[in-house]
Amino acid sequence: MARLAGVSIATVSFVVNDDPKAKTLTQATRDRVNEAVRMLDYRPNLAARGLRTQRTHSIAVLTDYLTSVPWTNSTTRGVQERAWDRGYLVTTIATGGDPTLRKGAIEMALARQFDAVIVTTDFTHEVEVPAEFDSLPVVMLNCFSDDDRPRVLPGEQGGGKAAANVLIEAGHRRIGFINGVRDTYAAKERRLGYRDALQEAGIPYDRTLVRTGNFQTDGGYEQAVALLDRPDRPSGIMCANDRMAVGLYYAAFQRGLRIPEDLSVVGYDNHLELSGRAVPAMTSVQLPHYEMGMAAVDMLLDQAPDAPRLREIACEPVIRESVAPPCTAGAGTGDLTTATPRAN
Amino acid sequence: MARLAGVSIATVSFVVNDDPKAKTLTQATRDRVNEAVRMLDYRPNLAARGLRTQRTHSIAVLTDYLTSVPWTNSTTRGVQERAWDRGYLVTTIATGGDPTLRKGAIEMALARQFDAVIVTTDFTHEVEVPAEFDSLPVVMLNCFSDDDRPRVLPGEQGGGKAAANVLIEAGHRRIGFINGVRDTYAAKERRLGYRDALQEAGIPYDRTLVRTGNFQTDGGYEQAVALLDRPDRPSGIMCANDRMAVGLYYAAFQRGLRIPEDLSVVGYDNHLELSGRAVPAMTSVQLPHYEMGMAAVDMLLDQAPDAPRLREIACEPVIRESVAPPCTAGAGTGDLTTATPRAN
DNA sequence: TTGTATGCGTTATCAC
DNA sequence: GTGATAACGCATACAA
Repeated sequence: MARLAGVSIATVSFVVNDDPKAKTLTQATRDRVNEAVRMLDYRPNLAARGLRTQRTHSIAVLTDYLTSVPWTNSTTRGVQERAWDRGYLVTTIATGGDPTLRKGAIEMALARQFDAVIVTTDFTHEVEVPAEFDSLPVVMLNCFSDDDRPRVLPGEQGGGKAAANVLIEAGHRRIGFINGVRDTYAAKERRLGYRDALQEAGIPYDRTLVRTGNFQTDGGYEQAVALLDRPDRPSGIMCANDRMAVGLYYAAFQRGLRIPEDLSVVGYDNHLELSGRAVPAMTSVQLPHYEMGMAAVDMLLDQAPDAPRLREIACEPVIRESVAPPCTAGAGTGDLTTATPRAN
Repeated sequence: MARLAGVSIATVSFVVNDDPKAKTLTQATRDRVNEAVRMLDYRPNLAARGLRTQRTHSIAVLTDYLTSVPWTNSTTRGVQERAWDRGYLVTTIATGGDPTLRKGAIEMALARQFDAVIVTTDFTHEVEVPAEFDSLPVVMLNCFSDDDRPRVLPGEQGGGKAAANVLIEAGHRRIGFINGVRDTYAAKERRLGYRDALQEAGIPYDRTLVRTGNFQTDGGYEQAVALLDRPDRPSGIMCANDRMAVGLYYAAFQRGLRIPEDLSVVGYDNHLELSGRAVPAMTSVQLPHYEMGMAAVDMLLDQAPDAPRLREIACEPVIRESVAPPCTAGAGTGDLTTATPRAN
């Protein structure tokens, strides 16, 4: 060991941890230790340390599916980076929804002496947290439990409102909404936001303008058709996700409607492969996956008894080229209330 | 401890590990131990065990970027599932390309006593493996080092050949190729495959039919224009990725060419959001990310001294609707050599 | 058939 | 100012 090399003893512990007691050491011995450390390129064995201190400085992320949704990575990145900054290592365990695997994952997490657990999901929904975790700090990331555990969620209502406001501020008054599947957290909240925005702008809520899609391109297309083929079609439409907005693009093009001249469109999710690359590039609302990941770690590590048990992170619109002022009967209005541009 | 509870001693160790020596125990004592285990819901402390046995049964995955490329997740999933099956837990460490972070990640990995390391990247390229890892088994996943470490790679040459063969088997003889950026592993290998396929089919290699794109939609569009505006335009075109193939779709539509009636298209990557949802759905080549992940774990854990140091996993085409027999001068040929359908 | 003792690499409590 | 030494929770060689 380094002890033999440096000809000293567990003084090593003081200096490698720069313990307050290390201050009481001769500069000489400290140097001697550091030298030895470098010579043997010694690294403290964190397993042993964990055994002794009962803190492993590692946290587990329990997720059901590791799907192909691209933003899973943003979440993970947020969690890892913040954890890293705070001296923690994170291990992601995907259970694939299989109950057996899930059971195994839980055993594993417990046996491995993680200090804390983050439970997370691809899309916001309720999740049952196994009782075995009651001994550990847990925070829910993008999901929630029925027993009010600490959780971080996207501010979907605000996001829905922001999406509608992009259109309202561009001058639109007849605004359609193609929503996602009905009993989804996202769909419910986004609709509330849409309603709020209209209300604040003094625009009456017309329920025939809000349609229920399926979060897929084809459903977006179908609902778009229903909206666009009305004699009094809306001048702007927001969709509850980018995939449906792509369906809306198809339907619009098919009818010879130009975006944004004849129809303004706002998507949701800021799915770069879609909204970012659409022609014209689509204004969309960004879910704060990265920030949510960081917030979850902070919440986990700072868990004060009286801290708020819910942290909502705002969803901000990213402005591209799919929104313009409405053209009242053929010609543009020349209205300059376009929303301000923004980095993508 | 469980020992006190069961009124026995380190016999516990035998039964929880079902050691051969556990066979020599009375059924009674074994029952007693198991009972106690259940009562206290005891779990062996894996950190302590690792300390004792010098094997933590955990492997680290070192990756540079956790980008938004959707298939990162497939790779991770392959690694995790196979590792899990073999009793290992995997921790992914993303360094984000930052050298400082990278250095820290290496220290971390070493200090945490991982048994082995997988180094991986988003797209196939050479990577420098830090000397610190020389003490650990390492396998390269989707990347390679200059010192011939064990590695698993996608069979890109075979993939390129397969893509070209889809067109050849449909009856095409003039086949364009929009390749990706030139000095990329993927671009080089795929072109070789393209060349092989033509050669075997006895089709002369026409260098003016192979164009260098940039792996992006716009580049695909540009090169497609160059190919489609020739008087002797090819009847089928393969692209080195799906994004460029989308650009090709645009260019074709713009010229009133129908896919697949007037032009057959084959993509690459099987990027579901693109090839899977294009209209018409695009035939593409699937990279075996999931299988590669599993193979990497196997290679790591079975490392025999004389084992092959390279494992290539085949890239298979997934057939959709973008390929048909060429129409010779206006009308279809009626040729029935269409490739067989396949699950997506 | 079962119990005892020792060490894995740390940290922490005391002596010196 | 610094060095012994006892845990932490386990595995294992050896004694009983």
